[in-house]
Amino acid sequence: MQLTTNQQRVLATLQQSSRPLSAYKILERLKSEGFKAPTQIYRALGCLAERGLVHRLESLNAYVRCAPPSTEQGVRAFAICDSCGHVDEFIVPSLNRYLGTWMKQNVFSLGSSTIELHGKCATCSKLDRTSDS
Amino acid sequence: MQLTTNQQRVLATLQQSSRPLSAYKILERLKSEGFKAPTQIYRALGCLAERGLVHRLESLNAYVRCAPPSTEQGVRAFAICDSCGHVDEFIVPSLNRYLGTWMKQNVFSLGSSTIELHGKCATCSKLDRTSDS
DNA sequence: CCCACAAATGTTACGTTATAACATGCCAAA
DNA sequence: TTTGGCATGTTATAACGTAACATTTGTGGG
Ligand SMILES: [Zn+2]
Ligand SMILES: [Zn+2]
Ligand SMILES: [Zn+2]
Ligand SMILES: [Zn+2]
Repeated sequence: MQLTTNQQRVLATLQQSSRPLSAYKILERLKSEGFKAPTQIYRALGCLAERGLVHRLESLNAYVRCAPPSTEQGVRAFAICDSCGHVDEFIVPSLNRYLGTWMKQNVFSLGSSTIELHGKCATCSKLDRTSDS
Repeated sequence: MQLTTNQQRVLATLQQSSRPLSAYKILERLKSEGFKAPTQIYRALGCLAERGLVHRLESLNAYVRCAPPSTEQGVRAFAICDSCGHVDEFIVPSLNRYLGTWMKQNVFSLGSSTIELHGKCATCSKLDRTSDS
């Protein structure tokens, strides 16, 4: 199925942003295009998330455009820079294996997983070091 | 430092619960003991979390009593049963090893991490199978 | 004992995030 | 053209979280 106009606009807004946006931030940016209520944003985000085009970052209550979905199999993870907001989405193949071991020992049938790493990206770490005394 | 009365009551409430509780759920249960406003709960939760006695589950906006802190070193993870709410806290010994490829290619100085797995616990999986047609 | 100070607690108000419920408009099949 | 679906719009409210300031409590020095 094609994306609706609203979904396209929400997706474009996320695409253009260098950092995750909360639903209300997206709303602000789309007020000028006629959006008025959070429902409209949440509805679009819901559909986009179902299709894997955006992800919700639980630890930020915010949303990001999916990085070009790789063909790799594994668990999705996000590395989030707390300084600049940059998010790096990647797949952890072997974590799957490790968690697999844990799940066998503990009988747990896995649905979805949330893996969000907070820290500093390379750029921000460098800035820190150069501004050190 | 000793826990204050409020902290003890919040901790006890979490301890007695078989599933994670939101701050407002805790408040409800403690209304009878004189608690009136969310601030009181959040303050207690803040202190308890600093000491590692409770954890916040980002994907649920809820809090759990820390499982007896093991001596193991590593990153904390949670397996959450979406049916019964049971939470199993465990340690991923060396996350770095599993993030291997990504870590090598990406400089990222890790601060805190959120790992929350959703699915079904052993008990609930069994129930499913016995109630199958 | 009494004051001064700090820490904990109480109270009110507000900000942010998310959903429920119902109304309206749009398009395509019968 | 009617009708049924689904996307959209609109209003209201629920759920989660914090800021700011008042009050109490407990402790050590005078
Ligand atoms: Zn993705
Ligand atoms: Zn950065
Ligand atoms: Zn713990
Ligand atoms: Zn269960």
